[in-house]
Amino acid sequence: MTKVKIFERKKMISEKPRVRFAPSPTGYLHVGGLRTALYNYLFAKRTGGTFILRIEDTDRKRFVEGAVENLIESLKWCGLNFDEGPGSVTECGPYLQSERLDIYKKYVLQLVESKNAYYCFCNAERLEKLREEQKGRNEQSKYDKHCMSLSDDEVKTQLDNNSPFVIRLNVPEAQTVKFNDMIRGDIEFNTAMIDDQVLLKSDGFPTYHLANVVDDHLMKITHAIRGEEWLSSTPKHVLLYQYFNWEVPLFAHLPLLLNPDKSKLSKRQGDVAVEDYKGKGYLKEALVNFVALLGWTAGDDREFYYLDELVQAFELERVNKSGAVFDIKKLDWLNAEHLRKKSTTELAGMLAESLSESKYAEKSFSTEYLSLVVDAMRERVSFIKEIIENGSYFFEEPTVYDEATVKKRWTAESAGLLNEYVSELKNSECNTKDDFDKLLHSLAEKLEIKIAQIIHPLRIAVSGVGGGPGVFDILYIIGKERVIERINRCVETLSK
RNA sequence: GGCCCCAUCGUCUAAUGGUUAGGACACCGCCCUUUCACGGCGAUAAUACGGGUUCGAAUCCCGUUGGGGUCACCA
Repeated sequence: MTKVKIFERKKMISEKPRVRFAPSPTGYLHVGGLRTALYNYLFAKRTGGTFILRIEDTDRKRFVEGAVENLIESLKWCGLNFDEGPGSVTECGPYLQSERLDIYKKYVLQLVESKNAYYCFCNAERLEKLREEQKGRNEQSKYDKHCMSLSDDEVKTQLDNNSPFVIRLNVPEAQTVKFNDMIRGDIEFNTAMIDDQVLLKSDGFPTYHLANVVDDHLMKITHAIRGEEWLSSTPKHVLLYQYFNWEVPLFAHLPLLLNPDKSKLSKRQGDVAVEDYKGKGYLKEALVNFVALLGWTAGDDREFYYLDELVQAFELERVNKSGAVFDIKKLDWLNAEHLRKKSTTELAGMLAESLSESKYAEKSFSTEYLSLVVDAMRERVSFIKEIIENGSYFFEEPTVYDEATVKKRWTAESAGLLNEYVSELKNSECNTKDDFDKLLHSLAEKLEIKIAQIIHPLRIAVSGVGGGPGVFDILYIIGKERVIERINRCVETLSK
């Protein structure tokens, strides 16, 4: 026995790390889950290890149609491809726990055999009553091991009668369970505080605790990297490893992602699903970059990373202990940063897609046109859709003119000056941005006015608003004919 | 409430006994500029509190306070 253990330990150390992201399929990928998945992925890729996706679907009451597919899709969208997982055919599979029921049964029976687990036939009423009594006495609610004293014959009779049962972990009375956490160091619990956890439910499904330990062992997981919410149930898992006589993996409990009020990040206080952020127009690069920085830094001042760069820099040892507030403002900033680094071609494609979902869906714009728009607008937005929102004049003629801007920039001479410019335009080629520029400058010189006197009204006329790209960029992009139309319309409207 | 974890600017964080406690986001101001941005420069802003240990503590120890997690036949 001892020999085997030593052999296993040696083998494990020499082997490459095997880590898993083990979500329950609730219907979507939570950003906290994304962070856990990401750290697992980064650690695996950094160390040349294996990243495994295991679906913890042992709660039939919580079954959600399509949840697994959705989860995988979100993971893929973020670029986190797993090496092993649903669909993989390996000696460690299948990777859906609901397909591994026989395995858990086999192992839990082993525990019953060794008296480390026992059958329990108590019904819900008795348990509830027990809990209430304990609560009344201000005690911790814990199962009273009532069924542990059942004789083998009594158990057999109950089983023969098809009585519903669960199998419980036999937790020792008062013993210290110690384990080391890679992030938090040594942690110990007293078993007096630990309940005789149900391992196998009456529907034949395992609970998380059993399935998790059995699978981590069978799938040769070397590092269990998971959220801090699992910290308090870790002693149960350690106990299970001891009872099975299996080597305990290394644990790393990640700090939680928090709401602005510091509670655990939840749906109630904003978006938590990866698909929500995708839907709002966040780039996967930005989301991944941002989430990576929630609880980890390389130790330098760098904040901009692509996924492959994170792989190069990531160290599990540098993960923080304390929870991190999910600060949307910083995400927005990173989104803008990533947006600006993208090629014009890619952004034009994204703009076309965004346009097809907008009120301009019926209109069509050439790639060349959209490329010009993108380059004019990219420094001014954090999201692609903002190009449409803030630059509507690239997609339709302005019909209203921003009141504050008009008040500030439109004077009695404006209409006349714009008319002069129209005349000049009609007699010119204006094939480049520079042509528009030169024409305006020479006009200003001729009329002996400051260029600002005409440039501001011109902006109002072609865009309807006070801000945006350089006027000559706008003029060039929308073209001479439309510039003339817009000036005429504006002059007419504002002269009333 | 029991148990466990955590504690540096509003937020994310750096500083592994010796720093004017650094950076980033946000906010504000200035510069650049025909606008809005981008960019540049600058300002405000933190070691929760109290005890130790030490020549010296954000850093080590203890306590207090605060926050969080967890106490299911959910994960």
